[in-house]
Amino acid sequence: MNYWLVKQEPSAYSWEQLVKDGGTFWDGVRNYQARNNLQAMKKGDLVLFYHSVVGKEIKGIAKVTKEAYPDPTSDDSNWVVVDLKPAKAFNKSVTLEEIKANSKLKDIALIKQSRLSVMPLKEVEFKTLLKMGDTPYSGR
DNA sequence: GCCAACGTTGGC
DNA sequence: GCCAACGTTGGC
Repeated sequence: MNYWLVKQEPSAYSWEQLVKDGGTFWDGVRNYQARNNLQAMKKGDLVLFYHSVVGKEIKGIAKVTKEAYPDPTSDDSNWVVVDLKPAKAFNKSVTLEEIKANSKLKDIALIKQSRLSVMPLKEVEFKTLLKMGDTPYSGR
């Protein structure tokens, strides 16, 4: 089991939209490092959903339902998408401010590489964020 | 292959 | 809306 965090501006595609849709394919990644992370995702991996720019907070947990396949919105075979579905909304959104204030999260890629849109999380980071979100989740 | 110029992202 | 950080592009 691996843990990930994806960023999206809610004006482009929000957590609420994901819940409403019941799942989506995660397209639009045009950065090689983010692409590599997408390709490393396995079915069943858990993905935290972060709203950038507006809100700047983690909204909930999504689950990978289909591993990387070619991006249907691009002619360039370099790019891939994965399928995600909402798993559980956070009882309490975790803000960027709170993440920055937590010493356990000082090395999180969200802060260190603020422009990366798909990033791996360490297990301890994932668990810390769940706790901050007041959201117990067993992974199923 | 280096690096300057340029475009984009995202926090403030 | 500004601007710092960083990825990409293209000339040499």
